[in-house]
Order: sequence, then structure tokens, then C-alpha cells
Amino acid sequence: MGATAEHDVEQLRARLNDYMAKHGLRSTEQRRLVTEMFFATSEHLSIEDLLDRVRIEEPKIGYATVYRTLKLLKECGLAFERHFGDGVSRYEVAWQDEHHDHLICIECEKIIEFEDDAIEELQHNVASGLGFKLVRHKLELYGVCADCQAKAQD
Amino acid sequence: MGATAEHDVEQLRARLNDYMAKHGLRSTEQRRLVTEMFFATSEHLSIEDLLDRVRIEEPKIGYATVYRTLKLLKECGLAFERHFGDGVSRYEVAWQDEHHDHLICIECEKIIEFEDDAIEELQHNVASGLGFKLVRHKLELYGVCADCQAKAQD
DNA sequence: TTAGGTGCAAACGTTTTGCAACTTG
DNA sequence: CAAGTTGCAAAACGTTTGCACCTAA
Repeated sequence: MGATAEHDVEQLRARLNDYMAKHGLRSTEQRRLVTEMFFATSEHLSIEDLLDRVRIEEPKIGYATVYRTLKLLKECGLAFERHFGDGVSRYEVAWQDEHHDHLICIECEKIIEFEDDAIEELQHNVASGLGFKLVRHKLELYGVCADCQAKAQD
Repeated sequence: MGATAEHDVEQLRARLNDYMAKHGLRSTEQRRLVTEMFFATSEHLSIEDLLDRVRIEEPKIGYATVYRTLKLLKECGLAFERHFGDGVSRYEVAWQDEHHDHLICIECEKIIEFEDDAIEELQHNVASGLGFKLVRHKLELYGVCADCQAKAQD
């Protein structure tokens, strides 16, 4: 709801250009369109979702280009790939200053993002207790949201 | 390492028979073989893994039967489906008295299971703080295990 | 000019399904 | 016997790839 933090898209562009320059990759019309479209969303988009949006502006863009572009964004750490049970990969912008986990309603499929430092700290404890150096984690909570609990009361 | 808890396979059989009776499903030779084979493992098996094992005893069993049987086990809550990044679904016995999360080494792919009550409690807090009734969760920690850290020092 | 990118369609690997033959209750 | 189950092969699904043509640098 409301004011999403003012994320720094400019910084994402810079990081992408940097990566592309370093790897001899080119900035094409399609790549720009797909990445800008992606950076402009705050949701968890499937390839198909993104393709649909991109095609509003440029109907000739193909599946493969979107796949390849998101693969690129994944590689340079600007997108995260998520899997929520159905067979589809969803992608999310990797804002550098932000980490969050997901709370998913099993009735209406609503997805809420959250962060909890206490949980993160415990995760580090668990990992180091087992000899691991923790690099990243994935936490998904599944439950019934307030709305759906209310509905179920009928 | 060593002594896995004495899990109650008998109870799984009972729950399965119960579910099958309630739904007018039948106990066939193949179904029994696949489920027994599955209940007897403690690993995260792919369909292919399980099929290979089952075919040692009964070479004529087909992919579809194993898929269908695991779908059944999922439905009645006796198996969990897991996705660890590669495109393959893996299955794990849902021992009723046990819940654990996963710690995965990103170098050698080793998977360690763990439980942490403190984390679980915080998860409940987070969920209810956002109005959710928590039903289940998935927590995966990715890092580098002690062995691989040692190897990296060379 | 040339390495890299695109769009298409075909290939891929996993999972699901339609169907005729076969079991189970 | 009726309804559920099997094995097969074909279909479906999301994703990746080969290739001829195009385009940024």
C-alpha cells in the first residue's frame, strides 16, 4: 500500500551498463525496453507477464529475447528468480539496499513482502553452528490472510 | 550421522489407507511398492531416483505411475515436494512429528536438515503481525559448508 | 566491418494426459 | 461387473537453442 521507497533506478541502469561494457555486450532497443519495463515494476513477474507488457510498446518482441534479457539481469545480480510452487519462474528487481522474504496467502495467492532482522540473525547462528558460511537464504511463509480468514467465517 | 529417529512407517500406511478408503481409491501392487520404497528412504528423491529403485523390484513400472503415486502422497499430506533450483521436483517423506528446514552448500550441493524453534516462533510472530494465520513455511539457507571452506583455502 | 542480438521455430526436459487393457473390491 | 489403475506414447508445459538475418559500435 502506498509510497514504495524511492528506489534508485538510475543506479540499476549504471550497474547494468557497467556489466555490459565489461563483457562486450550491447545496448539494444529491445534490451532497453525490457529492462526499463522490468525496473518499473514492483511485482513478481513471470516471463509471460513481462512479455505482455513489453509487447504493448513493441509487439514484435519474442519470448526468447525476454528470457535472454532476464538471464542477463540475473547474471549481473539485478534480478532474482523466484519459484512459488506453480511451475513458473517469477522475477523481481534486486534493489541493492533491500532484502525481504515472502508471506503468501494460500487462499487468494496474495504475496506480502517482509523483513525481519531477528530471524536473519538466528539464521546466521544456525548456519555457523553447523559450520556453514551463510551466503543467502530463502524464506517463504504460507498462511491465510486476514481477508480470507474473514471470508471463511461465513 | 547415525541413528535416524525411529519413524513410524506404520502410521503412514494407516493414514494412506484411510485416505484411500475415504476416496474410493484402490491399493494396487504398484502403489504399495512405490509408497513402501518411498517411505523407506530418508533422502530427497526425484521421480527418476525413485523410479530407478522401484524398477529393481518391478522393472515394468512406468514413469506415470510414480508421478501419480507421489501426487497422491502429496494430496494426503504424506509427501512434500521440494524445488532446489534445478528444474527437478524432489520428494520427501512427511513424518508427522517432524519439521525441518534445509541448509544447502552452494559448492558441493550437500543438504543438511535442521530445526530451530526460535526461528519458527519468530515466523509466527511476523505472520500474525501481518494478519496471517501461518500454515506452513519453507526456509532454505544457502552457504558454503566447512569442508568446502577448507578446500577453498588452498 | 564484425561481434553480438533478434525473432522464429524447433528442440529440450520434466510433468501430465488420453486411451485401451487390466485389476481390485 | 463397475470403477479405479496401469503402461505406453503422445501432448503439454516452461525454457533453451540453432540459425539466418539484422544492428550497434
